[in-house]
Amino acid sequence: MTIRTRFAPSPTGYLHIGGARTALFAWAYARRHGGKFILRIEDTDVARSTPEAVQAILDGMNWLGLAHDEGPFYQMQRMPRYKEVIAQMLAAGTAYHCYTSSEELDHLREAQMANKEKPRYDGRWRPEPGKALPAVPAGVAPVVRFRNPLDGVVAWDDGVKGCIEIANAELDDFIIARADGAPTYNFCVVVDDWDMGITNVIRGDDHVNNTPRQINVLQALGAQVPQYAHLSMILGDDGTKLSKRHGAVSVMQYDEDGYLPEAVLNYLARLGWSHGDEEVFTMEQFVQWFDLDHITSSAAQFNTEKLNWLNAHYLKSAADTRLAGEAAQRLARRGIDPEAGAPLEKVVALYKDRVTNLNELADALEPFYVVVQPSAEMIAAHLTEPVRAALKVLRDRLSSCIWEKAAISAAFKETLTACALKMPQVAIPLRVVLLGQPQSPAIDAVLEVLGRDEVLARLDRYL
RNA sequence: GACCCUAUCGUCUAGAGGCCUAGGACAAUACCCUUUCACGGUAUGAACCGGGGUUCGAAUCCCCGUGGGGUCGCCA
Repeated sequence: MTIRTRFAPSPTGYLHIGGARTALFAWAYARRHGGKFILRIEDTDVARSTPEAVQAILDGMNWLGLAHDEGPFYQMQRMPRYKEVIAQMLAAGTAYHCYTSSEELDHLREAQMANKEKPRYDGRWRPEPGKALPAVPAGVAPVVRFRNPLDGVVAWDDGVKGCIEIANAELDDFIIARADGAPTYNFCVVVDDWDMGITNVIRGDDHVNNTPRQINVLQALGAQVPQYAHLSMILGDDGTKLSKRHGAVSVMQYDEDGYLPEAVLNYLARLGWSHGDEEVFTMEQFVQWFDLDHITSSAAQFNTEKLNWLNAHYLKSAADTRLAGEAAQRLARRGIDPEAGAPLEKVVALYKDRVTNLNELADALEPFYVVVQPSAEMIAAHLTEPVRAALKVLRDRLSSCIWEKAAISAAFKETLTACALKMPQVAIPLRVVLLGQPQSPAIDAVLEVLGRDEVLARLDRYL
């Protein structure tokens, strides 16, 4: 049997980090076993689903490189099928009409809560042999409820959490079709997983309580029950639940913030899953190693610092050309065109092992392509008379030396000897003049990359 | 409140009864490297939630407590 997994987000918002990890694990499981990964959009909540959200999810998946083999399937396009199954269940007696209004249900819930009971439907419209049902009220459109078994337990061997057992007595007859005939989530999922031949349902922890209901429906339908695996949630950096207000940002925000997709993927893979001491690995390795046995069953706290470290790591090993392309885009957004200045790839090479993200890289690159304006205080503090004199000597030598690192370095050393100064005494003021800041990579490398004309021009502004 | 899940350094985790004086990584601290700042290297500190069992032996198994989380919709 080939493994078939699915990722089934509802398009009520962007793809956030928790959803991305769920998708990653479901994707990896299918890849690991040579199976298929299916994308399904659960858009039956018409009021909250938007096409923008669908696009945002697709964009997120695409950025991460989590390609699906089938779909995307849209539940709204499967309405006839759901209605067909509901009709079958009604005919078979595994579902029934219920005329209780929302208001009545609210009252029932309140009363149960006040009584410290678990709020649940009381089965008043559930047909039983020899039971007299209430009179059908006029003008009320009924909902359809699933006739859940009364006794026994529903048990499954969860891929992450192990054996879970829930008594049917805890479950009530949930609604599978609304008064307007629209099917509900717990029902659509079941029909879809069945029709799409899903063998392994890998989803968030918050669905554990839906699982017994879904299993019961599957069984009522005579369908094969898939294997379930429930991933525990991801907490925010501060250990509290992720919310729109903090942490639950779109994966595209990570792109915006200068993270590389492979860093995010590697980080996510390692959050809640492990392969011994492995920390840094490719997606190929991940797919090869991935298994349910090594998924942690408790919630994990997101740690931005570790993500930053991974991102810095991937930045260091990324190709200069790729990084130059990324940086150019970010510079362009700031209205900076690196075309006419120092060769971008060379500058990138100087900085890529010194930054944690692409925005920092762009920050570092910027002074190479704009007129830098160190503050008057900075100039006053660094450009003392002896330094100024030394820079003049240096300027003379630089104007005539061969323009490559070794020669530039030699010119520097000669200047130091001539002026009886130490390296930092000249290099730091020079950095301020050239780049507007006292720190930079090795000064000879910076000079080489910046180019003789530019170096002399920048120097002349202050000498 | 009921039901379900869960608990190892600050954080992510290794750990499937003896290999554990509990390992790795991020972060922290110190030192080294150095042409500044980084990078890098080396080193240090840092944890088995509590209580009972089971066993010759428990971080690992069981029970209770406590903490954390999830769910109880004509949302998904």
